[in-house]
Amino acid sequence: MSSEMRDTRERIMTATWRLLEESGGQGVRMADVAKRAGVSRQAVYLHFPSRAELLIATTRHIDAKHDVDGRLAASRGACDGPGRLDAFIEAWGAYIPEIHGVCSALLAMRDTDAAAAAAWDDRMAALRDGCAAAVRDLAEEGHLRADLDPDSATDLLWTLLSVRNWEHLGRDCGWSQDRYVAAMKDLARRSLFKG
Amino acid sequence: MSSEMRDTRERIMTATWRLLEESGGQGVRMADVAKRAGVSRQAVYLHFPSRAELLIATTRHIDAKHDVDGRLAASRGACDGPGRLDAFIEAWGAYIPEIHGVCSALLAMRDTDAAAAAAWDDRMAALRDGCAAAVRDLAEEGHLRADLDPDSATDLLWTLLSVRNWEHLGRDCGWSQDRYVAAMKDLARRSLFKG
DNA sequence: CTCGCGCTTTACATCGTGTCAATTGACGCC
DNA sequence: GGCGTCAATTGACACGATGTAAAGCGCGAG
Repeated sequence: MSSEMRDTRERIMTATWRLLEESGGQGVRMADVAKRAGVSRQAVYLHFPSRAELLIATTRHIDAKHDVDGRLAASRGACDGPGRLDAFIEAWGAYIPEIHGVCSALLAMRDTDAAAAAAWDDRMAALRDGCAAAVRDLAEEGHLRADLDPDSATDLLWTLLSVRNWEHLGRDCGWSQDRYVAAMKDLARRSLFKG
Repeated sequence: MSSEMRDTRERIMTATWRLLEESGGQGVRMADVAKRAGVSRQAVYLHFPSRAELLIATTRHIDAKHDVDGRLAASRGACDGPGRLDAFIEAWGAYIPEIHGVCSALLAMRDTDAAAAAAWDDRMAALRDGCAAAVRDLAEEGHLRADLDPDSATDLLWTLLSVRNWEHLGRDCGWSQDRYVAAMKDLARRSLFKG
């Protein structure tokens, strides 16, 4: 039955996800995934041609389950530009912890695997789009610093919100999630706002 | 002769350095290093017990050649706190490109090799010390935001100046080195300064 | 009953790291 | 001049992870 097959495929992705979540994204081998999913190592290769593709598919799977696009888009519902920026940062900040394991594994492959690099860049391009939209709102309402063009402002916000910065503040500085979000909102305001 | 041996050791580290510089930190194998240094692969293991140790030693070697500590310390010569902060950011910013190849390789091993992780953390701790010193100067002269304790301010500055952010702005956003330094100075002022 | 198909099992190729042992060759010393 | 020392070479090999290949098993559908 085809649903059996889809079931196995999903079980493998879920196993990947959980394992990466538990390990923080490191040291998860194909054999580990297989064992956790309750299938043979070869069965994994029956559904995904390579480790990179497995990670990429898992990322998309999580995205779909969590409705990322919906959540990020919802952040655009706030009434004014500054409110939308805050909502965007909150939505993204809440999302990072959920995908961090897979992100971390994908990032580790970025250097060696072209497909992984492309998938990652694609993801980051989506985040940048969100940043650009937030910046555009600010600019339209006259909140953006006069000496900052929209592209530069987008680059800055994009950089501030990078997964690496979340890792650094959380893991290396020991900041809580709430503190991270609050700091990012504050930092974004200070670096982008007029006055 | 012992100087012969030191010579080989240095040649290996220099080869490592150059190769990592050229490749941006990826895809440099022990065999590549050996070939570039003009020795056999085994000779590399005669001088360095593992790839991680080779990278660590190479980092220290570059540090010594470039007198990092001296340059970072010299940034403390500026007359006032804000000037010292700027000088510190300039010194660090000028240093990153020179060590980036090795840093990148070391970072890639951070997840899998405990020694590499420790070496990296050590390096970053040194950077944090510099940040803390800059923040202390600001605080003493009353420039630091009142709602920001020195530790948090240090964490923020430390995060802003991370190698990952340099990579992101340079590689992913296409910013020039000068633009990076200027933006970091601006960002640091905006996020740490009173008023 | 038997065919198709998802999955298992076993075996193997590849690549990079790291280890081991035998050998070479230059240098200083008695 | 012979000798030991020691850096370096050579070639072989173990290991762990990814990925490939092929034969076989079990179960449901026709």
